[in-house]
Amino acid sequence: MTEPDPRADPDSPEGRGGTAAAIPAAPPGAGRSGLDRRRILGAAIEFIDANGLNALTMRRLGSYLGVEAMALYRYVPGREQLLDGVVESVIDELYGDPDVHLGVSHGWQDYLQRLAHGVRRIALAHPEVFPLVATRPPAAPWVRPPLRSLRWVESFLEAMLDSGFTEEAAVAAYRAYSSFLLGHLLLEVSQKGVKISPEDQPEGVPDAAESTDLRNYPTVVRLESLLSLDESAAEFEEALENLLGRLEAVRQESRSPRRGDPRPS
Amino acid sequence: MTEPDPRADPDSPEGRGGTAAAIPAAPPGAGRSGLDRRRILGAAIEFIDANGLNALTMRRLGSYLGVEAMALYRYVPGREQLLDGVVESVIDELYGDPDVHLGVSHGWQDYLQRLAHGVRRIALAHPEVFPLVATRPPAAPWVRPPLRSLRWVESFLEAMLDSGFTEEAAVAAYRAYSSFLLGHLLLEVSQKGVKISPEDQPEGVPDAAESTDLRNYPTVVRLESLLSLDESAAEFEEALENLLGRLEAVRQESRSPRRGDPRPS
DNA sequence: GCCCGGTCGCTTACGTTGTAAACGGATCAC
DNA sequence: GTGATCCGTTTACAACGTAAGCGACCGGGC
Repeated sequence: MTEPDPRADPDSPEGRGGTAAAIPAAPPGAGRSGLDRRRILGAAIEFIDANGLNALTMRRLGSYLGVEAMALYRYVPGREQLLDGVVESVIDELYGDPDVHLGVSHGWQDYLQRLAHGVRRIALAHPEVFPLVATRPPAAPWVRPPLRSLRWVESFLEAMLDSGFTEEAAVAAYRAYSSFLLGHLLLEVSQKGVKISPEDQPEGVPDAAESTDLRNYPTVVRLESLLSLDESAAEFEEALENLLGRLEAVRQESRSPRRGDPRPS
Repeated sequence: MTEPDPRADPDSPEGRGGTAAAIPAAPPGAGRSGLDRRRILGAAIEFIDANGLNALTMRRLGSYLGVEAMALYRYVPGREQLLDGVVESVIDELYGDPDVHLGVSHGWQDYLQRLAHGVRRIALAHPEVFPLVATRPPAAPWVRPPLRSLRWVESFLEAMLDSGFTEEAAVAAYRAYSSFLLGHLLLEVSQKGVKISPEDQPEGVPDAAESTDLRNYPTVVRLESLLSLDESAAEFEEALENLLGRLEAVRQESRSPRRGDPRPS
């Protein structure tokens, strides 16, 4: 299908050696028997990736694991908590990503950049799961999507503080960063499932009645090809760089509250 | 409860005369009998706002309207499409907002600012509905959340083109703008339902076992008050202004494509 | 050896969900 | 009057999440 294009998106699943492989989930032919929470969550992720979130029911997930639905309840309190576990598992893949570090070693910008791409890799690897990451209610105001893990929040804030951000600036940075990631990635994955060409309409009228009448939206029609173009990778990069620049300005400013530096960054 | 604070958030429901009132939905005491698509969608919105999305079932919505569940199917093909209709209705409130204009009259920055605040007002007025706006799959790549209406896309693009943006820049602006809105507003509404203080735990251990152990996250604990602070309005404003500034730079640059930028991206 | 408490998946059962299909009573045109 | 049309109800069914109890295994103490 898609052979490794040198211009390929480095965060797309095809562009790497697989999805960070933090959750092998099930050694494919082996270990058939042992049910267990990790195996269930892994199977749930696979199932959602393959069939969509709506298709996931306890019964179907059970039979996907070769087991009756009720067996799952030994390891998971219920469906809601299973979804919580799925979200947690997916985010936990970050820990297995060799390109993302918990500590800041090459500067905070490097840290944020690696983290952002790590999250983006996860979002692209699990496009059907990611909206779940985005919409599950957070346990507390500071555990917000898409990071969703106190450990990452802690790591983020420490990195900022260690790099000269004030506490206020670090918190503001955290919020700006989460919003940016969430917005971009949610839109990017939601765009992935969209068909542009009608593809195959089984029968019926040959070509008319294509969704709604586009006659009243000439600009949309004229720019259709531009609008349909997928520039996600470049736009992500640009917005991320802009955000980092903005944060650097905030950092500089907050370090020398009196008088200013005429040349920020 | 909350009396009109002069520093109040101008987009919050309390800060205005009510939610743009584009959908009276049901003249409260009158017109009991006539069922009708608009009335159903209005009731669904009220119901979700009051009881949350999960609580909405066809049967419950029916009895909320004083009718059996199956009666709804005369006006709505099914539950999924009902939710689509809800999203559409909520976004349609923008048309009734006197502060938001379809055409650009005082410059594109004014246009974008009014539009952004209009959408934010909607999000805050319907915090339980907004995640739905964000996650329903778009019909086409160019109809993306949270605008979700070809008419707004058309209006947006026209505004940009009329203001000197090239086609590419207009499309890029549209994408950056949607991402920004979606990310900020989704996080803002998701934060609204979060309890900070334990509030009332019915019984049990007096104070321990508060969710997870916070002992390993000293920075989070130390910054808890900052993290819990709700600065959404100011942050929204700041990020919006930053975005507008960025777009202006793009616009300037794209007008004089040859010569010019000493700083290639 | 045997027994025995524990673990684990299965079976059965119940209330709720979305929705197809048929039904009946108004209301209307003629 | 008389049929057609509208519109809410009734009935029915498969699928859902999950509570409760069952039985087949298991490793350790006597």
